[in-house]
Amino acid sequence: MTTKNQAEEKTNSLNFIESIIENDIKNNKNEKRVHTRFPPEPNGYLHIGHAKSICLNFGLAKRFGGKCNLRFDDTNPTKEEVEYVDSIMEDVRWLGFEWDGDVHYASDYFDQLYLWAEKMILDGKAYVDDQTSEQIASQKGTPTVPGKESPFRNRTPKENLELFRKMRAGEYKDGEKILRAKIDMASSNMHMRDPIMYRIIHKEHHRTGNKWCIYPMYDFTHGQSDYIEGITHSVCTLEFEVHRPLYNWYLDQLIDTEYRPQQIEFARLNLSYTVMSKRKLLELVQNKYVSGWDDPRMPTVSGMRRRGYTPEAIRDFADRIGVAKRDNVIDVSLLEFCVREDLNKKADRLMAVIDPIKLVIENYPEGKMEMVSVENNPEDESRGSREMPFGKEIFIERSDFMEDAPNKFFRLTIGKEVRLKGAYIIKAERVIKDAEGKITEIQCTYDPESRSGSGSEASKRKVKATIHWVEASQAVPIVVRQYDRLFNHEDPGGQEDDFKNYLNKESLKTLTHCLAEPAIKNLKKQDRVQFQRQGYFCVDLDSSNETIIFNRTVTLKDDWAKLSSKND
RNA sequence: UGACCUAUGGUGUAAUGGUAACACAUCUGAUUUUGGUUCAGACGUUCAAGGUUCGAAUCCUUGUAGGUCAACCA
Repeated sequence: MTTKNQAEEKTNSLNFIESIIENDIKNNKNEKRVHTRFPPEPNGYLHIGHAKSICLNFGLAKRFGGKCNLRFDDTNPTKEEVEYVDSIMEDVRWLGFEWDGDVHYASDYFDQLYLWAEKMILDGKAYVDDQTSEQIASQKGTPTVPGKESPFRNRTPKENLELFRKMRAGEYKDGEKILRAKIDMASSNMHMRDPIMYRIIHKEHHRTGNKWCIYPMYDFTHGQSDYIEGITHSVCTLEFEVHRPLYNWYLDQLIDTEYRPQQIEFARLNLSYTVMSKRKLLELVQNKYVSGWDDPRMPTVSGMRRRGYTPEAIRDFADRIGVAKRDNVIDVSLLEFCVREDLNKKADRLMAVIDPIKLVIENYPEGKMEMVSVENNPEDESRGSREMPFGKEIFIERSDFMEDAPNKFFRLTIGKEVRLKGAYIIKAERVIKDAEGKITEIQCTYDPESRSGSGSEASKRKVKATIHWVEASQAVPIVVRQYDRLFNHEDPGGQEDDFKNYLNKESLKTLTHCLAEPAIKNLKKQDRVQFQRQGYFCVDLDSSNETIIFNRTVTLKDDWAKLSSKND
């Protein structure tokens, strides 16, 4: 019912970009074509904000029966690397999208772009400027004060062409000359004050090698690249809004077809308790605050993948947050909700004790061992069940026992009963402590008639709680990495002081004395499971045959934790 | 003291001149061999002031608040 309504709502209510496209189709714009593109610069790893953009662009194409390109915006060889190209392609595919045709590169269009630059020179729309970047900046004015024209602004087309060709031929050093568009130094839009089209960079490019020593700027590249690829709707984030007049201006100078790509801007994603800027993420990596771009605490696609998030959950998240033009901060709990919802259906249950305490069942026969049957996923019967060994000595979670328990504590305490999931009902009789008073062992009795699924009266008895456990002799040691939010401030990047001051020092706890049931050995790297009553975990890449390492993807919702922390 | 953009519950997003709704979060309760899941319910919203209109979140005016723009970055 709910899902049906949601599905209906989805088809009926459009976001503002979908409305524009629907309207364009109605008006036969571009022969009703819809062609989008995802245009990352290969200078860093993709993060959840890019995932929003990817879902948007590929989603738009899918919804309107169009196409979506992947295009690398690689116009600056000083920042870009193949490593990033590869990781971006992997991430896009992992998220579940396939681009139309081959991968595109802005650098594929360098020849055409160069020709267009010469055309603009010939048309008197562009000129070579000999000034330093400082001089040019000083003439630029401010948003409220108009700029001054360059002394080189009125060179003849012939002279400009000659100089530009020399720039290309490598006759000048970096920064010695640049090519500028001749627009309006008094424009209220700073981007229209004779923007730079080409600069000299003597650096090998990851695709074009040493063919070029001049490289086009973003503004002189993006719209034309869209045009060349037949893009109809060029979706980007809000900070490019002021670039739109320039985007259109270049196209006006260079083409006169009816077809024209249209730039549309939307608000980028902000997530609470993390940072999203490439610069800040890079800083975390370079200064080793995290283990790398794919550290499970990072909001990067590779980090989330390693953490155990699913592409389905991320796509669902992107759907739920919507698309609009106002600044937003999405509560990270929505992302966590999407992950739990997906994993609840998919992840098999397993028992693992993170902080074990020994429990001995006094009246259980010495040396006896039996197998009990446990369902793999109560949400999905088809996942079947498995056998778990049970015996006289087991381990349970230290937090599942309390000597002086408050009323609201439903778990094990002296004189009270709990059920061991899939096995028997036990009653705590006494504890053994060490010299410091720390409990080292809990001694219990069990009700032999209460075995799960035996059908006996005793097996149907209601007890306050059911807890997880592992049999001592066959327990498998595992390592668990408990991840928490990387920052302890909702908006670490928006504060006056350094965002690193808000790093959560407890964002990673590595626990090395955990124990799991034998079935844990069947898991492969990256497999996702639910550790009963605790959370979702996945097998980390660092695992070996000797040591299985688990990353905590997300905890289960925990009303008891909420309750007990409130009483503190 | 410029141009452009934005303003709906705690957080997001709908409502396209006609009953302000959906999700997350929060809080109750029921169910439960996971204090999970599921189910039922509660809480709480149109930045302000004028105007147009039978009727305004929506249109107009004027404010206010927030954001973006002054890289040979994208």
